[in-house]
Amino acid sequence: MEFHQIRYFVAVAEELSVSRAAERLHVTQPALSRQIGVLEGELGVELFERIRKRMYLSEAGRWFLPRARQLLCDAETAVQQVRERFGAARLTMRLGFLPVFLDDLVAPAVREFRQRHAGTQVSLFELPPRAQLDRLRARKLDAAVLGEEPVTVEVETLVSLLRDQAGLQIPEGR
Amino acid sequence: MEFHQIRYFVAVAEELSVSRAAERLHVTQPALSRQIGVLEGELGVELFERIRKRMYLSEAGRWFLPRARQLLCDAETAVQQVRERFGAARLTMRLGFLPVFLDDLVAPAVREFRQRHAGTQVSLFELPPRAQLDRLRARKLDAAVLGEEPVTVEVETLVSLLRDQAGLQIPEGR
DNA sequence: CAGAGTTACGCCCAACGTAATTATA
DNA sequence: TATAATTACGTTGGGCGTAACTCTG
Repeated sequence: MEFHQIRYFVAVAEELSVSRAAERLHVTQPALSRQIGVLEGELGVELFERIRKRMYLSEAGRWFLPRARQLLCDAETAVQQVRERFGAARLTMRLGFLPVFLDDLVAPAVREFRQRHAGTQVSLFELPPRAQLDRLRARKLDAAVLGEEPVTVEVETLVSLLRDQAGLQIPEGR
Repeated sequence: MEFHQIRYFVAVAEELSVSRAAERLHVTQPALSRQIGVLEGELGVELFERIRKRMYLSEAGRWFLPRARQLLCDAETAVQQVRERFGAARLTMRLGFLPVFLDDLVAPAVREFRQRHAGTQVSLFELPPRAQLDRLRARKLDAAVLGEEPVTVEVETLVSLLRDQAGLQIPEGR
């Protein structure tokens, strides 16, 4: 059993729908469906009753849900506290973006970034392209996702840029 | 942060030695060393002080250790209880083996098997090859790892056999 | 036939192991 | 020189996404 499976279970339990939970978690429906299956297999217990393509919590699922939430909460708390007590000073990454790119580009990049650079914080600013450029030049943003017509910044590019150092700027040409 | 990293951290913290912990966990020293590093990176905190090739718990490590143990314990308890309360009747897998094969063959196979078939239990019997065959025929064992001279049963074969169904027997020819 | 869940299949990265490197007693 | 930790590097299995399938309203 791994934490991501617990998170997946809680999301599906809350939405009572694999599709909606998948959307919320930014994964595809089949991936989510399979992980739920793997978890149930590992527990040897059905957490949901599937009746006519709908999901309902089973008795076991209802019993497990609060424990699952508790585990996630405890883990998160422990991590937060060890950071606050013993971690280095927090850096803040100020990132401008256009709403269009939020789901496909910004969200995954930010998630990856926060995983890799735990000591940092990310602030997001929804701004039109021109404003982003202005603020980049004025050093009020550390990075920007703009790209007017064809999408020019690949996820991997962004991620590797973010990865290197808070304070990087994406070249203006793109 | 994932559960296996927490387990790794606790093991190293208890042994105060990556080598010994690696042996205990049946992984190699570098693998363990790196995962500890990954965890520290994710927390943004050094859990150990490395002085002159020796490991000592840092202040952060001492603070984190009891939380880590608690997380593992809570997770294990939740899993156990959901199995006991809602799981199907437990099957027992009776597996004969020769000591030679314990580390390389039996241990990983059993671990994988228990992960995949959570509702089952595995009982191990150290027996000489002849006795294993006798008991297989008498249905007192469900599977056996024998192979006198050249090792004849590959790990993957065993795992896939175990995987299919408790109650399988490994063909006698092997 | 539109929508929801599962199964099939191929890809890719994260974790692994082997080998080389560094440092200590 | 033996031992213990880390770094380098190639390999692989688990998780993901796309596509195909099944079932329901």
